[in-house]
Amino acid sequence: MQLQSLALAPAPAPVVGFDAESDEELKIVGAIKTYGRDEEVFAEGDRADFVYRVVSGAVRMTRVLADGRRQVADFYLPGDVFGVELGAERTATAEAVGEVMLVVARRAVLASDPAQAQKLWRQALGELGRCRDHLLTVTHRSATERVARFLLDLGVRLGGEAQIDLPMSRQDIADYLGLTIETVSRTMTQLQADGLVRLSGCRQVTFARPAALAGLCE
Amino acid sequence: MQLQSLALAPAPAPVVGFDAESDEELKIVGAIKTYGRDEEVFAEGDRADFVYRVVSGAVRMTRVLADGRRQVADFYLPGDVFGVELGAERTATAEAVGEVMLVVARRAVLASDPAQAQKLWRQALGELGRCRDHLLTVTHRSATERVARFLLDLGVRLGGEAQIDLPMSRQDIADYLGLTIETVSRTMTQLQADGLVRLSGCRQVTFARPAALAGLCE
DNA sequence: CGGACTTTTGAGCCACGTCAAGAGAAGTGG
DNA sequence: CCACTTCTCTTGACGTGGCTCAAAAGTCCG
Repeated sequence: MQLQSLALAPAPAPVVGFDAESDEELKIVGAIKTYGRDEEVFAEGDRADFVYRVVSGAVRMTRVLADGRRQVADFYLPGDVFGVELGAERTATAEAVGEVMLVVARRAVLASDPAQAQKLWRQALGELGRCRDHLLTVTHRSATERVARFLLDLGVRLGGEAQIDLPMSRQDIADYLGLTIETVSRTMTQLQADGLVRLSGCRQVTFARPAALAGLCE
Repeated sequence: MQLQSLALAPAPAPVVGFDAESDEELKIVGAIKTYGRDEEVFAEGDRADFVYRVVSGAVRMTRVLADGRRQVADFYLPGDVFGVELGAERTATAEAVGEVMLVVARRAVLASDPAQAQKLWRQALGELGRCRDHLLTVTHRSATERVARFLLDLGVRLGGEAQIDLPMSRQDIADYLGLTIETVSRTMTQLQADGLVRLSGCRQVTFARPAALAGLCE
């Protein structure tokens, strides 16, 4: 079964920016860089001179609270653009989840081209939409709903196959969903016990009954 | 005491958009419109042709889940601009919290002026930042922390006086903070019992010990 | 004053967090 | 290839913060 058909998000509204224009991707041409596991791409407070596109691997955007608790604001997967900021400074830290390959481009170069600038703008607004969806998920849903949603979303974003390799640890998932690592682990175990997914090693997830899994998300 | 000095958010980073430019506000010139309590300004799915600036009163942006639960994504107060969207359609509903006066402008008019368009862009990215902050607050903080933060933030945004009139109901606050109305109410009662705030009627809040209140937020 | 709505308060329960220990998995060096 | 360390994940037992259900008390307006 194609997972795509179970996508949680409604079909994207026709994008018309300011003047309705080609929907083609933001072109990022620049150097290829690679990062090792947990290596920082940039840190909160750095100058925000570059934007990035993920070629392979995954990147997490994190912020740390004063008391040490960590919030993973977002994961970026192959094809995703990240690093577009309002101000001159980074407001969050980006780290490689595993081995990552990125394309890097100067923000100024993109901004000088009006067409590209508009795509940057769309990118940012798209991110706002995702952030709001996530907010809704995290504030009003149970642990089971959150994990189910997360797995399905990841499945779609990674290509819609029935089996995915989680790039991130349980701790990353927990910090993203606003849960503890124990709750994430228990929930995954429960989903497997209910026959909704199969786990082969803790990083490989097979969607056994994707429709039922989607049903958990309302 | 000036509440401003206790602002939770770090001082806004120097804004340099694409080309560092004047930091003046987005100019919205257009018709003044007024809305009554709970009246819809626009609804999810509407065409997104206009942008708005709040003159007086307050507006809430809401989304409703399939099961009827409601998420208040944001409140807009006097001076705030809202209604900037990525797509052609509204992704959330905006309603007047009480009596509201708004300035309305066609989005197309703003967008045709590059300088204004850039301010629209900044506006959107600013909102993204707020959304992320809120996400962090809601996922990792206790009910007390959330309410304290909410009250202080509102205090600053409403002008930094030591006393504020809440424009919104307990239910609105609960839906914003991802809590129940009972928990919000109990928390406010507790804050009063602890001498951190004084409540005169349920809408009027006086910051009795703002520093202590800020202390609850880390 | 009366009715509708909002807020407060109370009692009980449950989902999730905390603390703790064990089981894999993965890397390291001999 | 195996011992050893280290890290991650799972599982269990228990406590608690916030949700649910229910009712009383305020508040607003006609």
